Amino acid sequence: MAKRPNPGLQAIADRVGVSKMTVSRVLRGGGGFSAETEAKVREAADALGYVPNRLAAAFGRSGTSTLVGVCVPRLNSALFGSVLESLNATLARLGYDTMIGAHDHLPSEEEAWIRALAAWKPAAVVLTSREHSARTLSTLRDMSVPVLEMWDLRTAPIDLSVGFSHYDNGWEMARTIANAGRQRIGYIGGLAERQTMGAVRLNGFRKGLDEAGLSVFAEERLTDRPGFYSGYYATEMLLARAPKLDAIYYQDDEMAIGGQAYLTARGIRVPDDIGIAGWGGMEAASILPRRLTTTMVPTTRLGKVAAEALVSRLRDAPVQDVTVVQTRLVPGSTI
Amino acid sequence: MAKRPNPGLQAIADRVGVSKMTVSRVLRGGGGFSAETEAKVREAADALGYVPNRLAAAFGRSGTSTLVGVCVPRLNSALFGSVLESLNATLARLGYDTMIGAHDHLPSEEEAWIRALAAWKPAAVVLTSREHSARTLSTLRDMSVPVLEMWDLRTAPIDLSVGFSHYDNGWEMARTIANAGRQRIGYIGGLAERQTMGAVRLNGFRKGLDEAGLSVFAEERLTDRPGFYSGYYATEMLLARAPKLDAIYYQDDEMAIGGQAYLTARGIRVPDDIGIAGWGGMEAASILPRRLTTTMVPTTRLGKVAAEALVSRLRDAPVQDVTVVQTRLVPGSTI
DNA sequence: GTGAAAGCGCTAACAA
DNA sequence: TTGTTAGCGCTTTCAC
Repeated sequence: MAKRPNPGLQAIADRVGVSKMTVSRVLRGGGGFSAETEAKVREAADALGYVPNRLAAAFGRSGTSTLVGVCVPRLNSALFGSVLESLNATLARLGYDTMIGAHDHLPSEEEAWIRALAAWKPAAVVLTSREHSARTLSTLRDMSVPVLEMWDLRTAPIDLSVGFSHYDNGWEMARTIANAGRQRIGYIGGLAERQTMGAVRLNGFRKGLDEAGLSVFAEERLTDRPGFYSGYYATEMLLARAPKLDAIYYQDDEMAIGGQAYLTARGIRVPDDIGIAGWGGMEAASILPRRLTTTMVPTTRLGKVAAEALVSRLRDAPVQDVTVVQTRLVPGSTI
Repeated sequence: MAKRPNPGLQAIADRVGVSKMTVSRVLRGGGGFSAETEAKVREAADALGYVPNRLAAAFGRSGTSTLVGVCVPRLNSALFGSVLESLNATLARLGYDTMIGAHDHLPSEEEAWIRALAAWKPAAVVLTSREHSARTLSTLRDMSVPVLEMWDLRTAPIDLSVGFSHYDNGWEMARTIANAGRQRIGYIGGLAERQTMGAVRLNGFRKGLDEAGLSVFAEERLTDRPGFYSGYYATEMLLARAPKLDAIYYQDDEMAIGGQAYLTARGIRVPDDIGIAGWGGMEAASILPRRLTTTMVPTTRLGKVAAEALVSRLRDAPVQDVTVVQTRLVPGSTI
């Protein structure tokens, strides 16, 4: 078959005997052509192995781009991985392509990424960070495309927001732990020097304890990343300083699982001697001897809802500016 | 400040009093301009807040694109997440942008993704699948850009290959388990109906056992995905059928950790009553009571090496077609 | 229902 | 060292 490597609209037009404008209309499915023409064009496109050139389309007149930029803290995170998986799958199903970035909880990284992204004139942007730099905001303004802030809920989003309140998550867990009669309560978290949502949950947690007449008795905030092993040794360090703790709230389930492993190794019983609670509802917790007290985060739904909201906005369909995706505190039996 | 939202080369050229061609040359840093001109152009670009239009650049003449397409099995995988994190970070540092896709071990998904990608005329493509469909291969040919196959090592890659031999990983673990004197050896894996690398490791494993005069005594190959909990219940199911097993090789560490949890819950001692081995070298294993016998996969290095190899190829620098990234069998103490 | 013409911002090729 | 010209493939606008 003597086909050129990259047949364009013109190639199809020539074959069918119409103008490339007609071919363009058919292929985008707007209307304004006869059924007969459509059939012939589609057949020719198939036969020629036509691949649309999105570069040209997006370049010519912006607004026709199907490119969405998504920036998450890290690409190797259990929770964000799920969100991204679902977000990307949904966007792909709806005809959009995803360009990614990672900011590692550093506003400066997000800023650098978004400037690189802007060069591609994307149709929309999805962000997950706690704070944006002034320059990030100004670049976003200049881009003038839909922006979706995900993960933490914004009451006054740049444009759209899908998520839940991390503050409330922390508050709610504080009440649960306090109601269980725990008195000397510790906190363990990681990445203390970055702008993480864990810190927001801690604020809510403090507030919740405060309302119950309690406070965080001791805390271990590592500069290391949250993870299984950091949960393990942070528990060791915290208990060395504050042996009489009767509960620990962890930044996430991985840390809590690591903590559980330490406690088990030391013969400290959960929840008899000490209660533990995590956050995230991660799969790893499914194998603990007792069901972990934690907050389930519906990562898959979050990604899907975010993608759908964004696409609705792109198609000028009605959308809520702020969409809450409910988390659920699972009582478990470790508190 | 009365600046247009999107100043182009012409805006800079006007401000400096040169032609936009000169501006283009300066900004791409090739050479062919005076130091004085360069300074003025850079200053003007800064002042105007110039954002290059990569769409236009890539569109005009392909070959100037900085877009790299990367397709992994899933975006929410501990191992691939790390690879992607490192790959993306390295590409970003070298000035490339990443468009992602997920194929979920389905050649048809990879095919659909690559056709969508082709529309963006990327500079290069990174693949991680075990098999490509005929149409995927033909699309790749038409794209005529560098292709890097990652994860599993290809002896005859389409273009470049970076990775290690999953087959050898399985073989090596078989020898280790056999040498430890284990006789009745089981295997547990997931996603049995998909084209995963786990199946390749199993083939190597069988071969290794065979060479030691052994074979897989019993196996549990789930249709479910590998994970902590599937490892837990697969172990239960397998031992119900074959109670006398004295070792189990798991598709990955998460399954092995789940298995360990089941064994602990049943009072079955590791490695006294039964030995276990995993694969991947995942962080979660760090909290097990004994160091897990497993194969460490250097995910971060893999991503970095892959990105660098690809960029070398893009810059017409010399590169090896096939680069081995060594895995390491960690004996541990669970076998 | 269909076509012709203009132009998006950039870069390769060639000219000065 | 710098400038001019042409054109990438598509979509919008306007005409028929």
